[in-house]
Amino acid sequence: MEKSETFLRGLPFFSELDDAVATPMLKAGLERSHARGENIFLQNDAASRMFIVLSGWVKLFRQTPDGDEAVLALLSAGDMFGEAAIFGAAGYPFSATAAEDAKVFEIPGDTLRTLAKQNHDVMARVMDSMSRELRNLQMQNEHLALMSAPQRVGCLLLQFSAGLTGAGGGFTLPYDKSLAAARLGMKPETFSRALSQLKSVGVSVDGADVKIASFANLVDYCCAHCSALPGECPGSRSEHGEGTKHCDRTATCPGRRVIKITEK
Amino acid sequence: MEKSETFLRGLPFFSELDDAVATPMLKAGLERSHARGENIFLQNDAASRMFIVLSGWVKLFRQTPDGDEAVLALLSAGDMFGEAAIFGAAGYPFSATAAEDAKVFEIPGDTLRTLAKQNHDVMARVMDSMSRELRNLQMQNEHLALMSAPQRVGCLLLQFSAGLTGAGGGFTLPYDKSLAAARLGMKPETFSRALSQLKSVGVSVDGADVKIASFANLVDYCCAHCSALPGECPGSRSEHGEGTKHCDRTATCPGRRVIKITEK
DNA sequence: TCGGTCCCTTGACCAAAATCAAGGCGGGCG
DNA sequence: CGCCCGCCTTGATTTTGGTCAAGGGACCGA
Repeated sequence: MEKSETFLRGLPFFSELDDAVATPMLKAGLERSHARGENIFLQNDAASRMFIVLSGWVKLFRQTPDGDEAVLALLSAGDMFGEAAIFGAAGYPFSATAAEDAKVFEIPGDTLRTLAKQNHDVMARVMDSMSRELRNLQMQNEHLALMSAPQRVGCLLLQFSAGLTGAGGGFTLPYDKSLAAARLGMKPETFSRALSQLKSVGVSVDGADVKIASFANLVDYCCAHCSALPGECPGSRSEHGEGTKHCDRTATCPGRRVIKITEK
Repeated sequence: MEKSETFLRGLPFFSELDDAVATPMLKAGLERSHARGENIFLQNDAASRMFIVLSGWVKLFRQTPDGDEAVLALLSAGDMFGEAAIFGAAGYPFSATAAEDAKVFEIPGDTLRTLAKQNHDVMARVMDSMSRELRNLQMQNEHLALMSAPQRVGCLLLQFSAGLTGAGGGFTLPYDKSLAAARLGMKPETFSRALSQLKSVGVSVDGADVKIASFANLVDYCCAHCSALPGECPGSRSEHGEGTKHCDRTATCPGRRVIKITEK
């Protein structure tokens, strides 16, 4: 068993499937490398395959007739994409390219459809993934509509630092700042300026290295404007103890969960 | 068979299901009326039911700790919601309220899950609906990120006029302007001003009555900044002949479909 | 009929982000 | 080594949309 197969079997998608289904799916699949900037597929292409990122970064985006592009997601190891298009009617609703050198695992749509018909769990896993995507897009919409540029940047930084423990910490940005800017729906200049504005809440930046003095401070700055609960927020860290919680605003926001809506 | 059952059976969701499945689903369901402003469920509620709008308008939205709200969708007769949450792990990722007096049909999650396990088609129909929702959210994201306020408003008007034939036409806004504004991620004042800016492309407004002199003009104004193809754009009208196409930019946009991406 | 409320519009002003333009830094390559 | 190119930053300016405030008009209930 090669190492990427081990990796794939460890993902929630496969680990909860019977070997009887998982094995043929992995057998039918194909590993492929893409250099930075290479296209994996284009918007409106016939949806023939589902993908799982093995390494690197993949950008999903839509491009308008006049050349602008909207970045829908940046995916890294373990993320799945294209599965909705396999089960929907039309082609891929977005283009995919390697944002950094990337390896992806491709599973033919036919295989997936056939197995899904045989085994209810496959369908369930795919739906699970789609409902996660829905949630992410809904959050992204909310962010675009309600949060300022520095707040969105702060939120992204918290997501990057989700694995860190302690009251503060540092990490290195995994991809270009201009890409991050596009991902957040802003221009590179705005991203740059937003970063410097975050200095006042304890964020210091040197090149691609970011240091956050206090996660709690940054959470205060960003998360009051976002409706995500700890569970749905990728920047969340509710699993850790004291002073290390992102977006766990049950504490900081008394009104949390008790959504008051004027009846009538 | 009451009239709402007839209506439901006519929807794509039911019409493509066996009676053996459709009938118990309709039997298990329940029709309920909600007055304008009434909540149907709140964000984070346990996802116990799936809904189909029978009449009126339903608003799906997310509310932040500091009181702002982001409108994810406004749904009318035939639209489905809450189905993703039934099959996902967590609660509803948004709140739902009646934006205008509304009747909805509720199907218990248990029923849905049970039938979906028995019949593969049920699952397929749900996935179909989810992939449509994904596409809509992706488009909404793109619009928020790339289009100006007047362009977004123009796009909405085109969607409302999707049923109209001819080179131009008029219609009445189905819900409040301030609601439309929220749906588009802008303030009521901005919406109002955007409408008046659209005068220059042949849109005239009197109260809730809107007249569009030339759909083609409005399409030119809006659709160049949107990546939707006729099929995915609700404002599209590719099924009609000459001069009545919305968003069918295969004609107006030569670069259409030929997405040029600099390799490397 | 008279208020009153809600929704919408308009104007003046302000803040945020895009745009335009210039320059710096670093990495890769000749 | 030195040059060039891509990426990032910074400054000046413009544009866009948000904010605040005032007023009009339709609808509703007393």
